[in-house]
Amino acid sequence: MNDDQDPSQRRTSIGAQRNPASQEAILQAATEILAERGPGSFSIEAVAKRAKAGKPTIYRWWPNKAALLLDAYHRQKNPHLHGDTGDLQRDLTRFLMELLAFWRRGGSGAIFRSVIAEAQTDQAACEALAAYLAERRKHLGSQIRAAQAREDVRPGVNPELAAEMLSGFAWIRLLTNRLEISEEEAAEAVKIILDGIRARR
Amino acid sequence: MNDDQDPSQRRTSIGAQRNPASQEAILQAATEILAERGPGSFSIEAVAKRAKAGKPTIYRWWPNKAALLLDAYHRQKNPHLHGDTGDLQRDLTRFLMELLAFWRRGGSGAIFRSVIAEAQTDQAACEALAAYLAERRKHLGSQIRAAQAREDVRPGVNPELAAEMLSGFAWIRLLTNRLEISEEEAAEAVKIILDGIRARR
Amino acid sequence: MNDDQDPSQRRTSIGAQRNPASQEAILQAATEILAERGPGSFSIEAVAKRAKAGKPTIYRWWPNKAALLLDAYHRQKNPHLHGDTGDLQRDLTRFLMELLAFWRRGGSGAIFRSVIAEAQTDQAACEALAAYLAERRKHLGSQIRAAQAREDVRPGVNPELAAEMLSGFAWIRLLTNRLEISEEEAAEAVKIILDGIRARR
Amino acid sequence: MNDDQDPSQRRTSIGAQRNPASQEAILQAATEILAERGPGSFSIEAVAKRAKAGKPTIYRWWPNKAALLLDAYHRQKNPHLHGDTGDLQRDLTRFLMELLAFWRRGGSGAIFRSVIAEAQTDQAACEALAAYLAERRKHLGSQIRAAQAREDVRPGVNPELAAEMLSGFAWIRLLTNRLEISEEEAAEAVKIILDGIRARR
DNA sequence: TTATAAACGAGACGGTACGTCGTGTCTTGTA
DNA sequence: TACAAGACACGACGTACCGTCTCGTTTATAA
Repeated sequence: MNDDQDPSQRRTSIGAQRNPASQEAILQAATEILAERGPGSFSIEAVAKRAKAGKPTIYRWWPNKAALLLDAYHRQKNPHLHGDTGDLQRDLTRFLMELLAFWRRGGSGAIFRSVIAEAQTDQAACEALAAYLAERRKHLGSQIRAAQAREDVRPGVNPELAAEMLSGFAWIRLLTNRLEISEEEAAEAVKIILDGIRARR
Repeated sequence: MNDDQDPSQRRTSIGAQRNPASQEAILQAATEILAERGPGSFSIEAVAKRAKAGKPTIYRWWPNKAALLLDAYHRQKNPHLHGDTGDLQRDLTRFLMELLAFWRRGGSGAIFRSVIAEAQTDQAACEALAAYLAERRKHLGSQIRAAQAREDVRPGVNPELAAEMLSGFAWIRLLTNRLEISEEEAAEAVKIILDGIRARR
Repeated sequence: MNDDQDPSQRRTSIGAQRNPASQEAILQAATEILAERGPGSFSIEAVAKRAKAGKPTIYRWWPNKAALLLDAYHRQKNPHLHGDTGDLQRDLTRFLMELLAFWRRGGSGAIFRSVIAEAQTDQAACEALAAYLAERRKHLGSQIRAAQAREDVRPGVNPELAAEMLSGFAWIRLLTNRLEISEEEAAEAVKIILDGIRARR
Repeated sequence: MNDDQDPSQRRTSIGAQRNPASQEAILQAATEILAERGPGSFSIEAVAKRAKAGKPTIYRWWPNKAALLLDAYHRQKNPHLHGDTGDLQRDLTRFLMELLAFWRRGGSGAIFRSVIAEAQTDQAACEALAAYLAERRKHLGSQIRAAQAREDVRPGVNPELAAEMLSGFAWIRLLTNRLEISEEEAAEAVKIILDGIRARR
């Protein structure tokens, strides 16, 4: 996938246009570094060295570290609520478990943690993250809205707010390094959102 | 607020023991920097300079940046679920709004964002944050458990999981810089946790 | 003498190669600091600040403080035994006086003292100094050897040893801050080496 | 010689007077550090720790690092020109060899190198060193003067200057870490001072 | 006989400098 | 004009010592 090994056949310019091989190698290197050595070892410098790219090439195409991270995160195939089995509890539980599993796998969890961390320092990164989150919230929300349409969800509720609640639970697990979750626990968490905790008398 | 300005009466050692004045000045400086210039400008170097302390003095008492940040965060008076008005919906809504307001106020939100960011990079910081979160989760959870005892909450529910769900919602708002929340929205969020979103037929 | 003051026209990289302007500014700054504030105030940090250079730039090109000092010392025009007036006594006396005068002037004495001091602490510096000294010894020695060739110097003597003797005298004056020397005293010192002190009966 | 091992019987104050055991332990520690780890590892901090003494105790009795070093150097038994065998060449050669051997042995060479290095940085140290050197010069000079009295040395010669010449040779060897010297080389060096290098026709 | 005064160990203090790392900008020569 | 390479100014990192300070303890001497 990356041809870093061959010293004689180095990658170079393909003229006055963006070289996709460089872009690919950079994102690949970023992903690998995150996956292998964790967020603490991630730096533009390290990415450039690993990708055998010049630093300016990176800065030419990504304005800052966060943009590169978000881009790298996007390349990973993000799990969706592809359910609609009719059983909302089961669908959401599966979604939650797949999301955490996705974050555990490869380096995608590390990448996303880095994105969030970077966003706390960098204003632009924060906005990019918020935009990404809004998009995801809308996506998951629309699926809940679909459930609402088929009267699996109460008419009054704000689907995006519910989506945000579920996301928040996932985030807090990611950010405190507690991604392992049993099916029971995931189901229990989903049940809170679906059924609430209030006693009915 | 801080009386560091007096040049003649500088702070010095009080013997072979920790000088509380230094400790205080350092935490104060850390808090002020976060509040005034934001997480991006926070550095041990800046804290030392502002607190008129030597860098080694900081490293002597706090092993890393995250420890200092967490310590500074602890000094802020954290809102609790001091409710028990009998109306759980109202108590939790008030708690949620107070928490976000607390984070908006002063620099405490900036501090906590920095802690979380730091925890993504530094292993030790991550553990410290997880420990702190566990404590908070237990605290909030115990209050939900009390509600369970007086049969306001269903018996099968895991109170700490519910607490984590609420915390996650707050975190995601903090981390994406969306701390402003209306009473209605807060109430709606709490309602999701209390009553769930599932339609009952 | 240095035009570093202009803020808009700062010195920057000239590509993937050493920038001679930086090199020059650094050596200049080092020399000035030694000359103006003495060896005690010399530090890489101070040099970097004065030269408006980054510390890493200094460490990139000079492995340690001593290397920088020796380099700065080399830039000063070192007096040579340019004599050969036929009168060896006069030539050596003049050389000795010029050497001490050279050390008195500007900062070159301070620089060389710093080099020697550094060499006592740092192994690499010691070797560098020894190499430099060997070169100088050989140089001065070869001139004495020339005198030997024209039979001004006894055939049996080791010219480099005599050179070292003269250097040692100069060093001990430098290191104990007694660089002022009268023509008579210099002549007397040289006479010891030329004629010895033993009575002949 | 030092009782650092016994944990229960630590050294403490003996009332309002200087504790000779502390003084001894400090000098001993200083000497050992120089001897074992070299001038680069010498620091007041290290001496205090090794001597199990407090830093103020050191600073109470020695105004600066150089004073401590000089004191430690004085404790070593310095070789003298104890000759007067009638053969000045032999006496001076033996003195020179003993001096270099003395510096090679134990840590005394390292100590003296440190003293000289310190003197290049610290004004007070420089004066102390100059005073010490003057004393030594006078001492060695007076012995040459004695030779002068018995007409082994020419009447016009300044004995102290000759002494300084010999010292300079020794210093330059010490400072460039070339203390090993053969009997022949030493004799040759001494011969330069005794007989000079000028050819006599 | 007691109180004082000074020296002791310990170690924290405000600092300075160290040598390393990463940032984002710049310029080179090559394709 | 994009590229790999890497130098540049900048500034934070965490560490080592500096020389000063105060603590609580110990003990010889003065009152």
